[in-house]
Amino acid sequence: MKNSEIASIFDRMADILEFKGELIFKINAYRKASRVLLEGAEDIEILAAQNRLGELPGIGKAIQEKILEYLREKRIAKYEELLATVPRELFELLSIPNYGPKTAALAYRELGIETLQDLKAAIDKGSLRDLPGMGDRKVEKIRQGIELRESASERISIGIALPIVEEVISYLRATGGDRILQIAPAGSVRRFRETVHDIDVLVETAVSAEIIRLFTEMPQVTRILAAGETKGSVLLDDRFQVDLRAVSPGSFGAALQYFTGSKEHNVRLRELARKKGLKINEYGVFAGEDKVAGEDEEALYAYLGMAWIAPELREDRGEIEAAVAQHLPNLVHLNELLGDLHIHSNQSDGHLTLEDMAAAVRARGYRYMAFCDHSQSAFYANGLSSDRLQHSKETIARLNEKWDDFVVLAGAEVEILADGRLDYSDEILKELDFVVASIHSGFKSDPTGRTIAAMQNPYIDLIGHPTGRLISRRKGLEIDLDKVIESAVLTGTALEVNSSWDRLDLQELHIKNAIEAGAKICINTDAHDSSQLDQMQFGVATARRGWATAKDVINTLSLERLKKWQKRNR
DNA sequence: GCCGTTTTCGGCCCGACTGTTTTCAGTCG
Repeated sequence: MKNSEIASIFDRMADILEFKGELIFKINAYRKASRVLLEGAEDIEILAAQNRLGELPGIGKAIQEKILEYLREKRIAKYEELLATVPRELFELLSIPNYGPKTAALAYRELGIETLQDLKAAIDKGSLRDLPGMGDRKVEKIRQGIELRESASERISIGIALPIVEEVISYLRATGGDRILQIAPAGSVRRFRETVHDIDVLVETAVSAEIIRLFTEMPQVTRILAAGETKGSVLLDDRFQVDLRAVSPGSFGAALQYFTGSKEHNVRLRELARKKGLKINEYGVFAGEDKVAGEDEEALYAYLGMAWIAPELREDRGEIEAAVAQHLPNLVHLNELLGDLHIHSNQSDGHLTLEDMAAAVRARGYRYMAFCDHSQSAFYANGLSSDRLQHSKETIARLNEKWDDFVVLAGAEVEILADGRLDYSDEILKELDFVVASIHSGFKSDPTGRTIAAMQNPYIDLIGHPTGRLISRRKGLEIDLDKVIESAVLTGTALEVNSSWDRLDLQELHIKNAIEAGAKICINTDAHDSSQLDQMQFGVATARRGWATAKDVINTLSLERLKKWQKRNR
């Protein structure tokens, strides 16, 4: 799909226009167009061929022409023209905190700063300091910005961010005592985005300055980025940026709504409020001078005539319209999952015995689980030969005699081999209770065709981590998910939402597409140790971000109904 | 540059913090 290519050009055009001091609304138009292209499920080439570009919100005449130009000529003349008039490393420069478009333009005009190297040299020489409106402190901020960009530029995975936010909250609760009336995560952490840029916490207190001070004095703080009356921003361990906002009693709901975002969701919400003659800010909903809502989120949304929207949905992807129409999906909840269908033991590369791991899963309150250890070709993971698989099955059969409230399914995570075959014969597969098929090698050799071939095997119930991406390390397969989803629907094979916070694969937008197409998903931990069973919350949150309800998720089924589902699709 | 049960022209979300300022611009979220 060309969507992301064009989206990134529009984003860069917005950056350039901002650098050149264009009207902010024009800039925002390009940014919005970029987002619509990136998040729209539909292939821009297909839309263009059907003459339907104008149906996309925020895509007007001028932008349509640029899209068509790109599809025709693989370039956009206007973009290239603009590019020639700005610093060579403009986009890198603009990514430096505290070095925005205005400053970059001034430094380019007066000092000819085109690159990061130029900028560093101008700081060292003192020439940046001599520019109008500059002072020692501003230059120091920019210097720190460069440092920050070079050390802490990576986005933080939700699995790292959540424990940090919990630590900050418990620290503030402990030190702030009853001065803290309410405290909660906000921002992208509360929305459970797969990665976050910084970590937001919101506190309700009558003594905000005191709480901000406690916050900036936390032992893990290595740098204070800002500290005012109601807002503090720090760097923890030189890596994680945490922002604390403090609000006075009565405004917590409005502030929580506001600081949870997303920005796009909030913009839409405020537009909607304006049309009703209301104003929303972080202190409440106002009709003229009168505050009409603000203490809690539910009341705020209700006052705007809409249902409360789960934070995971707040991305302006249709949730506002759905909330107004009272048609929000009833999102799947962690406690609706009755089983975890992708678990490893020390028979392959897990850490616990079958018995200990099964006991740990049962202790989480599940009704069933499936051991899906690796298959024979997965040497790196101590994959099971057919003899060892048979041995595992016998152990599992004995385990099942122990419990009458919990069933252990004997399964496998069978390799989809590089040549497209599966790593166990059909004779072996058909004797298993649940089979996941996954790609762990041969990433380049036709992953789409191999995945589809695996789905056509009647004994494959689930495709494990379909794209193979690792959030912090690997981009993932070049796989045509539209085709995979289509085949999943045809063959009745489920697609995994792998809860491991480094995978979260399928991703939220793929989940939404899959569900809309009628495919089923299965949320699993892929746990190799008992502690990893906790990661289910990330998979559930990701599924919720993909608008999944319980009926879309096969492991919300009772075991009996799960077996019926399998039988129908085998 | 986009968009319209207030509008085809005139709007376009809102506020905190910082630093360099005699009243505000730039940056950020």
